[in-house]
Amino acid sequence: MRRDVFQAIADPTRRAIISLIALQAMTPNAIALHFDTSRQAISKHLKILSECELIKAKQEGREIYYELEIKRMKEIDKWLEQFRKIWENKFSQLDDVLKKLKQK
Amino acid sequence: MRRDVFQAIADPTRRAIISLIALQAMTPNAIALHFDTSRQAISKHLKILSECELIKAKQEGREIYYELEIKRMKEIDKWLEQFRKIWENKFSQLDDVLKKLKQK
DNA sequence: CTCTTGCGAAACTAAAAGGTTGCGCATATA
DNA sequence: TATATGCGCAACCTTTTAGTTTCGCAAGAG
Repeated sequence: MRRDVFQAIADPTRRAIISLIALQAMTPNAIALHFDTSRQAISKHLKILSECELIKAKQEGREIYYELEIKRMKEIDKWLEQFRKIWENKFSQLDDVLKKLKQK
Repeated sequence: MRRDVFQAIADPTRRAIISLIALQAMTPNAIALHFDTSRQAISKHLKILSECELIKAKQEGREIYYELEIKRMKEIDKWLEQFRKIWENKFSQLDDVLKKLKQK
């Protein structure tokens, strides 16, 4: 079963969950209230996110709080790095063009 | 059919295609040579990437060159922005801790 | 102890993903 | 003109995904 960060963030619900718990850790029930699906469906998403280590569970009595593991998000950032170089380069080329236009 | 940038980069083959043509525009056949699948399978990936406007086709005779549309990659970067704030913040908090430790 | 609540796990279903083969068409080459 | 090449598209198959319903268990509340 393929299970990586990119596949994890492919689903819009999972992206929303990530954004939601980025602010504060939440229980599955609390998270599910924000969506139009069942608590079990959310639990499945949480399981996938856990397997990718994008989130971490913290048991508190019978409640389980899930919080974001920010470090995994950096993997995406790392992959983007190669393209950031390209678009920054294109911008600097555009800057050059604009500078030359102003000089005329 | 769901079709957005995040779903597009979920597949490892598509990520590899993106990295490949980031350097220079390539034809489907040339791209397929880099992978262990058929030309048609690559064409399917190219179609998905096109629909997400992550790549752009340029016809040249009977050959079609696909090139990266770097601007769409920025959407991912934009989404990451919210988390970048968090991890930079955590780093700065860590910095504070380290500074205080040094002061002792 | 009994009932409620919060949760994960299993079994099932519909839809989507990712691959294959086969086809037709346009362009290049002999 | 005949043949080879580059490509997209459609049909088909298999596996994965995302959801549902049902269940069982552990932790609080009465």
